[in-house]
Amino acid sequence: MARTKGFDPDAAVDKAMEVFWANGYAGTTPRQLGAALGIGPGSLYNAFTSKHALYERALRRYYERETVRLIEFLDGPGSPRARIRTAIDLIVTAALDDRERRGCMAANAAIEFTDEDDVVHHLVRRIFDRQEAAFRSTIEEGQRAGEIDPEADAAALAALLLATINGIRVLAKADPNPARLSAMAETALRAL
Amino acid sequence: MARTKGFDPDAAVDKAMEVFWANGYAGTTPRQLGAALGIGPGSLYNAFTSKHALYERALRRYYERETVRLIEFLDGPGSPRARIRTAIDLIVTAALDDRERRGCMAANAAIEFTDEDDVVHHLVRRIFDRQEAAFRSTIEEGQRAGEIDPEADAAALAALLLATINGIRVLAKADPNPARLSAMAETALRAL
DNA sequence: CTGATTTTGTATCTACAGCTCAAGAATGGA
DNA sequence: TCCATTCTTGAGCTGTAGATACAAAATCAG
Repeated sequence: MARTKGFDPDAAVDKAMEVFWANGYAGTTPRQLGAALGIGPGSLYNAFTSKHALYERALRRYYERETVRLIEFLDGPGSPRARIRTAIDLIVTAALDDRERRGCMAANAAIEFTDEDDVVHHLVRRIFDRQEAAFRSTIEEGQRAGEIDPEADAAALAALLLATINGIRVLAKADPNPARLSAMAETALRAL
Repeated sequence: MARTKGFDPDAAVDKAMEVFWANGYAGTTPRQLGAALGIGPGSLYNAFTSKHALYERALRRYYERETVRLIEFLDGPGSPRARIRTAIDLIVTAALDDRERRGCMAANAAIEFTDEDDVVHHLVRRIFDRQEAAFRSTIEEGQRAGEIDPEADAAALAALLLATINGIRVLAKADPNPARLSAMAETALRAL
């Protein structure tokens, strides 16, 4: 009854996420997006309404892909302490392997947008809140398991880990120094 | 022998720093700069060559004003441990009082620019390196004074503090939650 | 096949970013 | 006072961002 799309919108959002992640919102033009998704402006705007709307979808996709991956890993099997260590190590490794220096898309969004942009602002908060909550529940699990001091303030420790991973990702942009980044991770873990 | 400038270029760089700090590089237009400095485009370009060149000067000014202030405070009188605590507290307070949500201009620059921009990249690295070095030497002083465990890795602790203050500033952009930010600061200090 | 409907590609629009330029206005030395 | 020089004003240039218009093309129910 009607012509079907010549591309997969879902896969297109993935590609858009990569472009926005690497170049930021202001640093990405509709032409770049069109080139990356392999479609013209007609299709782009017909499918996604506006550059900003596509960015929102890309950031949501980032949450679903990257953040949820971290959360599920922390909620996974094994010793709580070891899970936290591995999660932090994965972030350090990702920062070092990140040849394009994309950093964390949520942190990038936090810096590029003001809180006047409600949609982006709430998405960013959600990403940070979920990460912190995942750290916290894993820490509490570790406390129940006797791996982490039960007297410690789990919320405060989770906040420190959240700050540390964001600090690591920001600093890695300017200077991806393995020794320094590892030291940050190692020392934060020692606080547990 | 020649007409003198109708404005103070040095004061103009200060104002430009404020505008870039609050809006980012891409988010700042020559018209905004002209309005903030009270000069027309002719004077602007006559005095500062290009938007990018003015940004470089603004970022240098940020280093001279903000970073040097932190370093001098850490190098100042009083107990090393107390100096570090106060320095971190000042950063938390500044993040909470920052109604415009400007964050740290160096972190903003690290995220907005890639390392292809050599001048900005080196300025940002210098800011981070100097901050870390100041933390480190204060920690070492604290170790000599017996306030901090002499067996601890001063470089690693300094790296953690650097990551923490950057994490605090990034997270404060999305959610300036006093309890959370204080918890980050407090917990990082406990690692000393 | 037909036709109602949606998608696509090309051309193009408006607005503004980033910058330049020409003409006039200050300046201080001679 | 005149002059060489530098600064200011503001119109306006070039290029592109972000988006739209619209005709042609594809789809599938009947």
